[in-house]
Amino acid sequence: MKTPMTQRAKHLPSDERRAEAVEAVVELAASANPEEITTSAIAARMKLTQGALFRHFPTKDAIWQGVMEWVSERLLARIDRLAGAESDPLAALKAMFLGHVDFIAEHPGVPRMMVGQLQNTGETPAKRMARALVENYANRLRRILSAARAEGVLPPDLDIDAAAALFLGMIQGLVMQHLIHGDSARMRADAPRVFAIYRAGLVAGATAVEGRT
Amino acid sequence: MKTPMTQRAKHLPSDERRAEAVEAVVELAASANPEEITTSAIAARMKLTQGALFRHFPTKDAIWQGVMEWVSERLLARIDRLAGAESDPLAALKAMFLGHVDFIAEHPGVPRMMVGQLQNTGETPAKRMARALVENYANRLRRILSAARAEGVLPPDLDIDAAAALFLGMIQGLVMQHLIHGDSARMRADAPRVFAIYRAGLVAGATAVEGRT
DNA sequence: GATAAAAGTGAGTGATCACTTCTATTCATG
DNA sequence: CATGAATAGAAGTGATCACTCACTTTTATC
Repeated sequence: MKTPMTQRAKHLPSDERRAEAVEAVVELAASANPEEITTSAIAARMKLTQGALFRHFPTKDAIWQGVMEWVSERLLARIDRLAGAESDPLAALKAMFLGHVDFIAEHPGVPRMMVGQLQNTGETPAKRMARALVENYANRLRRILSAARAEGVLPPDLDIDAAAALFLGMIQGLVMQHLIHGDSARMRADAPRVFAIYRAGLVAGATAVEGRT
Repeated sequence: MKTPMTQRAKHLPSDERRAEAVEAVVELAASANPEEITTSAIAARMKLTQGALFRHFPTKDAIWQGVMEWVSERLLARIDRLAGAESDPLAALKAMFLGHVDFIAEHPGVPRMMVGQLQNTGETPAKRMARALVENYANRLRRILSAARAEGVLPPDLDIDAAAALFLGMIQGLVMQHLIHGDSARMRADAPRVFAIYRAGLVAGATAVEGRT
């Protein structure tokens, strides 16, 4: 009678193992503080020993860098696809926003990891990657907002940078609520309501309100 | 000639040492990832040995709890004072917002610590404290927003919860920009511009915009 | 099917962490 | 000014971390 030994892991090419590791991290971050995601935990989820992990990544930060690339590619591809499908710029913004919220609901670890990276003090490649994602995202927002202003859909005095910052803030605000309540259905439900106020602020224009207060 | 030995720390009552420790953490968080703030680092900044720290706190999380109380008291007191000084609800909101941004500019470690606590998985007293702060803050926002709606300053169909969430999101968005650029002067400058869009969104009302898009 | 490269194992390594313990110093109180 | 309690210092402790290494197993290639 053989003892049911823990099976030895199958040999896989390094590319595939790296992809596995990145996905393991994304999944782990859904329920764990990113700082607590140890190389042992990653390896365990991959059903690998910890040492084997370092055959495919030179350092732990290289894993994080891979994760940030994963997030970047997926998120930007999604919002580009959604925004591209809309002709009206405001509809494109809304589609981007709701798509982003969906992405977070599908991968709840993502904002946690992003914040975790941005919090880091050193200048690691992973942090650079995270910052680049935010920059790329903001550029896309500014492009759409500028186009909308040029089309006359948004008022000529609209503060593009402030509008882009507020868009990102909306996401952050929903993420924080999500962190506190842990309810992604609620986040999805809140998203359109928050966006409605944002859109109203965009179309109203600054001068229209200055006189009011 | 005496060697300049490191001076022995003065004996202080536990209350004062605890206050010192909390302030040391707040200062350290201004330039360090909260996860990297070790008890040794705290003690070093207090010019104390690490062991001495545990004479005044039973555990490290107790220190964090003290820090979160410090933040709670200071921040809520400030926004209450600022909001109370305004008769117009919209002016009160703006004063709260700019006061909050000032608070963050004065204590850049605060949002980092808050996020760090909310990221934690376990149910520590410090995390409860952080969550309580957010709840209290949101309650104050809802109260002011409701009052404004009742006064007719804001439209009757305004979504109070969404407006409160967006307010918190504005702060988060500025914090993220601050994390990325590390420029608190810029954050202070951006704050009123972002708030202008927010205010426009509030006063416009939902129905006024539905038809536009 | 021999062989070498690639991938996995398992047992380390040193560094660092929160926390403890024992001793030394300070300080308030009589 | 003696004394005891409070506080600080110094040197631990065990746990955990990222990372290494010698060795074994698998896999691709001729």
